[in-house]
Amino acid sequence: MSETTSPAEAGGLRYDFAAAEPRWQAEWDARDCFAVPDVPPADRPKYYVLEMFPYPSGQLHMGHVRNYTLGDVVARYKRAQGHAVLHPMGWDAFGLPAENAARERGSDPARWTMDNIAAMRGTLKRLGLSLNWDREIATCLPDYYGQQQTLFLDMLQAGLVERRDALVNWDPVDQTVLANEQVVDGKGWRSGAVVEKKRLSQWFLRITAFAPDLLSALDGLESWPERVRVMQAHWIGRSEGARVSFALTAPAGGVKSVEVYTTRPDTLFGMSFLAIAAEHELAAIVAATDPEAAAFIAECRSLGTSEAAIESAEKRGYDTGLRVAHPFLDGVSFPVWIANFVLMEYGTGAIFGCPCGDQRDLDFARKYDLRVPSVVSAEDGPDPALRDFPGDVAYTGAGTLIHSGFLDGLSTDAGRKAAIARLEEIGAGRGVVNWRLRDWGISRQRAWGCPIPIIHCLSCGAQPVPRDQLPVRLPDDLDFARPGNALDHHPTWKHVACPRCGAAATRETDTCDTFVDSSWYFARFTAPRAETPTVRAAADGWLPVDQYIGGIEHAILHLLYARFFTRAMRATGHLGLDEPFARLFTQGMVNHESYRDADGTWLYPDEVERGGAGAVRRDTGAPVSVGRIEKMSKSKRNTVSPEAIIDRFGADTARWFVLSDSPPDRDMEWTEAGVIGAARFGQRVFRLVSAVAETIPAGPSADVPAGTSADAFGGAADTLRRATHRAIEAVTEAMEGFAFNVAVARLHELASALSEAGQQARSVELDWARREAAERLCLLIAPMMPHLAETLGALLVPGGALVAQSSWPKPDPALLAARRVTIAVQIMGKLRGTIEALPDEAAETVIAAAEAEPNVARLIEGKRVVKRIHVPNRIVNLVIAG
RNA sequence: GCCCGCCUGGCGGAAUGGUAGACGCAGCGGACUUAAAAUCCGCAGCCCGUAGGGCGUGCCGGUUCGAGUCCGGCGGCGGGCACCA
Repeated sequence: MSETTSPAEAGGLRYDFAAAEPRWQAEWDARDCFAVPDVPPADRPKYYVLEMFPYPSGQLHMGHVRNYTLGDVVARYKRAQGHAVLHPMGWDAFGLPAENAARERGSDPARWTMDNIAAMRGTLKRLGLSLNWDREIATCLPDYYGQQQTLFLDMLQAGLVERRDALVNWDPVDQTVLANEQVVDGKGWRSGAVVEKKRLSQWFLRITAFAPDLLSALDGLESWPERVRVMQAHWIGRSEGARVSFALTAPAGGVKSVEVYTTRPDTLFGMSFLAIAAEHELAAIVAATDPEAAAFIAECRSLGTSEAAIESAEKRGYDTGLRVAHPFLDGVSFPVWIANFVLMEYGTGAIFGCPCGDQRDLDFARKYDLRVPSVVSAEDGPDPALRDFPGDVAYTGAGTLIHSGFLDGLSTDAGRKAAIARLEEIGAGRGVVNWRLRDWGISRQRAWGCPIPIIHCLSCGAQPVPRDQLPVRLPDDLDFARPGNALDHHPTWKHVACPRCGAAATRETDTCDTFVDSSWYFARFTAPRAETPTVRAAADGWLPVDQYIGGIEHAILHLLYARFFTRAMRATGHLGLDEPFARLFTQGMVNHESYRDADGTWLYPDEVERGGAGAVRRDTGAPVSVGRIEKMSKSKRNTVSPEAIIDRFGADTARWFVLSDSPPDRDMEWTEAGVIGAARFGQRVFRLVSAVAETIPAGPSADVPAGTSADAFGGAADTLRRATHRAIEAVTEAMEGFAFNVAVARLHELASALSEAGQQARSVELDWARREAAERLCLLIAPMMPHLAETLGALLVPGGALVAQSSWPKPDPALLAARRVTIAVQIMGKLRGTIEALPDEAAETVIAAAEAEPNVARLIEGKRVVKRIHVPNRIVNLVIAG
């Protein structure tokens, strides 16, 4: 022993994670532990676990660590349970950041992306995730997006793709279309230019064709979080109502009537006006001869669609002077307004205003002093005697119809049906179902995306690229120095011959929304190198994804698009099922305290020394104010780098910590103390198990030695065995329930039990029990701390099987019950004492013992016990009279 | 405004209608050490106290022998959606 032996080493072995972790990762690789064939093996049940694949920003963050650790625990657990586990990883690799980087520092987007992927792949590998790396895909590679182009053409052929004009947010400086969330206060988020509404020809995927099914199938997704299903249902937004045609009293520009959509045909007698959207065709007709109307329409358009604009915009309108006849009232007509709160995109772009039953209509009517007939009477509604509705709060509830002609006296529900029946009878309207969901516009004026495989010919129109010319590859010499779409102004790329007539034509230069890329990657993973989008045997074998894990932020769009794609791929023969994700788990965020300097500068956690009471700067000792605990973000600098944590503590510690304490679906707080606690536990397990490996020779493992029954053990050995088997049961149950924080707690308990047993006098039985406990502990922690588990497994049974290839332990039922049980004794439901009993002891015996318990006996002395409740092994409750 | 979720010690949290607070973090006490670190052991909801008792899972009420758990109402916090007719 040298004199430089560290105190830690002198005090016992110390687990060297930095050496062990890469070694086991290499070993798993060498033995191909996590590979599975394209078609799942028939001898085992399949299990497909998938985490949402990351965007290759360049750095893995703690949210990823949490997400992928959760998935890996499931993957390793299911593998140990005997499943063939598909657990792949890939990259959502198209998107704007690569173009921005190209603009800002002249990098090539492909190069930038692939470098980022390499860096992040490195971190993922350091985490020891049990991934099928040979199935890795990146959506920016032609292997992937070429197959996506095939899907696009198949959908086009199947009538699921359409080209049509649509209004988009146009940034005149960047010369690009912006998504709604990229428009801030009516201005482009990058350029700051005022965003214009522009009509462009766009490609649409007909998601609305599946709207009824996407809605009704939500009911079958029982293993999805309720709130995700609710959000999707609302997004799809089915409503029942009527289309009603209002005849103009005098035709305008050839238009004779205006059609509206309403969910309240029962309130037709409460009509006060008709309002159309600024983009409505009738508005354009009016504007042609009325400059004031034209000015109003222009004003509406300039308001934009940003949320801020909508929120602050008050209801405004312009009276066109036109009038429409009421369908039920002869000779009665109402004015036609252009109103800024009527949306062209929903329904028919026109409404009939019934101010008493709709807050927006009421606001509008009050502003312009229009009549407000009262047509619904209810207990909490307005006075039924009034013909004009009072106040500024509309009554939107159910009730009885009044002042409504043939509908008088009907309930609002019955009135709806009666009104529709009459409308249909007189040919003025019909009952319809309307949807809030709109078709999915996928065209993006960006170069770094999947090219849409279309060629535009002046004489033949939009032509699909012939299949044998796929993939339509992106050029590798894109120039991002100019604003606008680099694909569009590439010197040669778009110039091709029309596949039909051979004349000079141009390629579609729009690329797909990146949500398209992530809508089918889960299917591609089942046969990632195939020359077709999917291989049915592989897809049919592995799908659906048994467990999908990711952030709640994708509750609507990504998950809805993936559900749509699955149906569209079924319709085109690429898949054989409707629902891609059998179970969905949405994990919480990783939060951290934020810190600010005296002058308000945000500080990184590394720069701060955290004391009990407050915090100071590490370098200067100056006080630091501790801010809110919030989501890790670069701007607040409250981030912790996974690489740095793995360097300091190892992957197992990082994994263990993100699983401890907080349930996976809730937000967790990352703390230094928490990581250190996790590291300490790893070391503790290492000490405990290596002590067993050193002092107790290998031998018994799976079964109790011949001729020995569970009852052969007594004293400390029995206590430990029962603790071991109860832990197996409890950890298994926690794993099944996604309660990894509870699994962690049960493993702490098992470690404590093993530690306690190590302090008892040795015996053959106790040695045996300790070895059993150590071996089981090693298997039980393996999904969470796989490297440590392998290290311990090798110590316990040198030359034995890899823990990654070992089976999940099963508890011995005979050892699940305690030797003695503690039974609570209550009087009138209040705890008054406890007694010890044998498990499942007869009720009379237990009750007698309960009544004999000194404190209980004292309290029931002289009282009459009228009822005795006995819950076996748990409780006795005595009900006394008086 | 509408919809959804949550509310338990100093903190994260645990608990098939059956001893509320498992397990961990922080804290306190002790052992080991010249000392510290590491490690190990113990204490710990609040209040009064010797025994023992009272109060406690946001608040009010109900069902039950028994409620954190089930039901009704109220409050607070968080999230989603939002001129969707």
